[in-house]
Amino acid sequence: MSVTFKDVAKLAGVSTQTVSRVTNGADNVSPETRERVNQAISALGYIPNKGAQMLSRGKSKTLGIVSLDIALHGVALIVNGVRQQAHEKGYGAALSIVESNEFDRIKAAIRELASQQVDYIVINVPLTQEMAEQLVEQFTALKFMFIDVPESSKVNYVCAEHTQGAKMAVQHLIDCQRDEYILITGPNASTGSSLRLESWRYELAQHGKKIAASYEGDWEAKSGYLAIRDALARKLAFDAVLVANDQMALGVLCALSELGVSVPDRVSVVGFDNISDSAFFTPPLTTVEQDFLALGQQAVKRLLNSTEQTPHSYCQLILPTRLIARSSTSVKTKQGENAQQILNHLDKARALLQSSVQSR
Amino acid sequence: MSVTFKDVAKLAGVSTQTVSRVTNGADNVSPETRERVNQAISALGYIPNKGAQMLSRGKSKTLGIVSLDIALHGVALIVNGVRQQAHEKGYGAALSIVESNEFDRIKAAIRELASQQVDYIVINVPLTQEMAEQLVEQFTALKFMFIDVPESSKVNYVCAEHTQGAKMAVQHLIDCQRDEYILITGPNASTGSSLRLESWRYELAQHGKKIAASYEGDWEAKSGYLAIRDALARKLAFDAVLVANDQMALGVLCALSELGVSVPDRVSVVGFDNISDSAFFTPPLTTVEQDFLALGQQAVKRLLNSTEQTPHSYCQLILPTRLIARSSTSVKTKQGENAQQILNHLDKARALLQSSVQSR
DNA sequence: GTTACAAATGTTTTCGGTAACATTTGTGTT
DNA sequence: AACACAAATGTTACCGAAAACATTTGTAAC
Repeated sequence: MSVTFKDVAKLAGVSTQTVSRVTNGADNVSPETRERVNQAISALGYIPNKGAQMLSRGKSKTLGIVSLDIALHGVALIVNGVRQQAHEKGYGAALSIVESNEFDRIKAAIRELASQQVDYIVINVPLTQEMAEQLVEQFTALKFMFIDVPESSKVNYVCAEHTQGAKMAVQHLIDCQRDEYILITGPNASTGSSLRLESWRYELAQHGKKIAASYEGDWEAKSGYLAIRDALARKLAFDAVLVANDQMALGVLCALSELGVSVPDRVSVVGFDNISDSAFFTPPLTTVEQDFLALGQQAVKRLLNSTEQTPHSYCQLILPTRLIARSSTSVKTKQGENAQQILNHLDKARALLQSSVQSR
Repeated sequence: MSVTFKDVAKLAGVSTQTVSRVTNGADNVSPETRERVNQAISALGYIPNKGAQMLSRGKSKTLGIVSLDIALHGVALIVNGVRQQAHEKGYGAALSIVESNEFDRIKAAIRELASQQVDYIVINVPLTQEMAEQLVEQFTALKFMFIDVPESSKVNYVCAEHTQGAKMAVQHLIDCQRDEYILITGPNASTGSSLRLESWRYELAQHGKKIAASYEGDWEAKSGYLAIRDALARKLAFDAVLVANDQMALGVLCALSELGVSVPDRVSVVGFDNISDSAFFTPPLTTVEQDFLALGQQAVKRLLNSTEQTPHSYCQLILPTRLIARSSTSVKTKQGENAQQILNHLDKARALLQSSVQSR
């Protein structure tokens, strides 16, 4: 059927073991033999059989990723980070996607990866602390790294600084003299979203600010849009919106703009993530940056390092977030001058148009 | 080390072959034996070794995907479609990502997948016709399906109706009485982008319309933004922008809005893709929809079917695109009333705000 | 010219599962 | 009772590569 060592060996006039030595870069092969074997390999178009390699080597130099749907931008970036770092360390990456964080699905995905003899597993799915610990106990042959999982002293994890990031968002809005807040979270199952919500609530309470309403979204722009439409239909009073990601914030901006509510003046909006699009929203979105790529990279780096460390010491890394202030937030000005402001803005824009343009 | 058939067989008091029969669901095993084996399997936490299975079975029931970076939204959706359909047909999916469409990288990726004994390969990377045909010739043991590759009678492919979609976009702008166009494409290497550009040019020429400028973007919002900043800085005259994807169109909208150019009145903008966000841009974006998910699904469906067909008949499927008209395009009104329009809009919006809100 | 030893290469066994073939057991038929 | 035959189970060989071990060859040392 396919070309194997035997064929290569026959053509090169050597034993299969010599072929193996060449492909694995052993040093005890004479240059001429090596050359002859390499020629035979390319002449026949030999491709190694990974199954056979796995079987005889026992290990696969592969890292498994269990992840949510990669259609979510942040998730895709994390997976990219993981793949990239794995590749850098000489590991392959096998990806298994689960549609929900149902425990059985996740276990099945892990088994699937384990059957491919992966040495390490990165879990990029929101899990409870208990679930994470249980997985580590059940699959003792595997080394785990969890991304964005609640703190636990018994598992490896890397996590973004959700709490601190959410706090900065609130602090910023308070600095903008905002008093009445609408909160829009991601799905409740998401750890990151929960942490942000908790932090928003705590900080707002600390400052005695009012929460006009709280909505659960699905990370998509539409859910942000619908939340604000609802809030406006119910004539809720609010002058600030805290949103758990940038895409939902886009929906928020759209709903506010449609109904003539000026942003940032009457209502200020803060997102989360700082996706590349958010600088180009109307108005450009104030948001909290988190580095998804680094999250994935660090997960792998720490996971591979963890082997070298003393046993029963776990990696617990928290990556920083930072506030990116743009035009969707501002200190309140007096009411009723929106129209004038727009005209002013327009004049200014026209002036700008005349002058030269500096790059962003 | 790990639990194997031998361990299970010993615990269950049967031969390894019987264990194999149970795991493969053979019918000639007595219920009691089956039960005993299954208990042993779960008691020991047995996980099959895929490498060994591949080796002895010769085939892997796995489908390989060679794809561009999944951080691009459309790409991620295609990959999702492929995975989902593969899974439905009982196939696993192995993903190999290439950063560029450099031929050697792609070949390496295919070899990587071939070493995992995949039976089929879906190529989701823009290739020339020659490259595609060469791959099919070189890797005769594999069955290929190409996504978004130029027409060729010698390979399987599925493709979106780029040409027709681009034509509809132009037609729509012409209906809006637009005369001077700016074009913003994706990277030249992209087949889809090239087809759209070609179609735009052809259709505009057909109608005797002027192309004020043409820019090559990178699919990101920023490149659309910079293109328009440049066009305005150079004081180019234009009243329509054709953009090769929605994200770059976002950048276009942002640049126009910043400089006080009214959309859709003074300049109308049409995107491509209809990503879920585009309905929430300011203004909501007129765009050409393509169904990425279906593209991936059909690729797999046709690929698996192709085996059953007569040899040397190739699948050539083109999926429809359709125009989604939103508010970023309109027939021109008289100049000079922008400010008044905005005030009108504002009043209307305030009125809306008072009344009840209907859902989108 | 032996001996000692390293470099180059070959032979055998193994990994874990499955296909092909072999054997045992039980049942119905004549 | 002897036979045919199917169901249930066991035995052996094999997939492709690599580790462990074995052999040959060449060369330096005495």
